[in-house]
Amino acid sequence: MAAVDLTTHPGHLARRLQQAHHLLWNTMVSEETTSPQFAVLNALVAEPGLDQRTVGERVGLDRSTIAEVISRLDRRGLLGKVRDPQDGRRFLLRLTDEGLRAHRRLSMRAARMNQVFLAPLSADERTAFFDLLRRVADAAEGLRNPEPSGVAG
Amino acid sequence: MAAVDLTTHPGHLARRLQQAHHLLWNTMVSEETTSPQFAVLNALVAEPGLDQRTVGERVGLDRSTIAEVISRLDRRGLLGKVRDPQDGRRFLLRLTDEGLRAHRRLSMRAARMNQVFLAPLSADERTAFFDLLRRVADAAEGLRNPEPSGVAG
DNA sequence: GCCGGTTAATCAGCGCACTGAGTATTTCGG
DNA sequence: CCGAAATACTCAGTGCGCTGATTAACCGGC
Repeated sequence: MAAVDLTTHPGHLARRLQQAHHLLWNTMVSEETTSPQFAVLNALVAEPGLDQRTVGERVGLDRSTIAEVISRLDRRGLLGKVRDPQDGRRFLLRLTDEGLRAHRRLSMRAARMNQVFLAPLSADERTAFFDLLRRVADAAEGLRNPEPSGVAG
Repeated sequence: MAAVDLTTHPGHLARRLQQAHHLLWNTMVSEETTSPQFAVLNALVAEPGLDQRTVGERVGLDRSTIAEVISRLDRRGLLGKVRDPQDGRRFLLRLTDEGLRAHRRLSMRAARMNQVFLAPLSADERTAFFDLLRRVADAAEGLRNPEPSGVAG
């Protein structure tokens, strides 16, 4: 009766999109290294020596999740953790040679996968796709950390 | 060095979008009933008496996940499971009165939440947003179940 | 030097999401 | 009617993602 059309619910679409992506990633990129794990490798290629919390911030993962992801990458020898001598609470993270090789290999495969994933869209539509997703995600993330509401001091 | 820009990776954006949505759902719709749970309630409002597997198909969840979601809704008394007398393998699912009430309440709140979630987009952009997400998700899901490739059989 | 507040990381607990293996039931072929 | 294939569901195992509580380390004030 009063049932709703879920295809007009952005959350439902976002979940389906992510599931579809996960499946494609698994078949076209890697069965061992997941997309969030790749995001962490990528962050450490861009900025070696980051601590755990900051990596989480860069890739959008909370403290608990980033800890698990990093411990898996650590177990597999793709990165190394060392205590920050300046601050004993922190671990400084750095990719190993194998981690760097993995990142290179996965980057190329991920690029190919993205082509397949976005194949149904024209070039203009891809631009719009990125723009719309980014704007909605950014705005919703902004609701979480409300800026002091008054930059005009 | 060779680090990639994750904002051009649809999978990364999809994950961020879903996380942002989850957060907003939690604060604006319900802390007890998740968005996938609502999708199940909605499917059973539209088609009472479905079996577990078919519900999963409708909302896009695999056999294991749908089993857990349904068992939680069952424990909370929002739906009832009865063995299909015609086929002893199936459970027929039906919302309880409380399940129907929950669906009504959540529908209204979800509609309000969607307004907030999509606030950064104009009406035209929302249409484009839905269209682009649907097309990409549909296409990627299609890669999983390859149609017999030749309807003209 | 010590106290209190803050911060980085861990741990416990919940929920979503998948695969692969196993069980019970139905259905189809002989 | 019986055995084999198919089907619905369950269970074990892995991984992402969150919150709340805890622990260890830092940092400011006194």
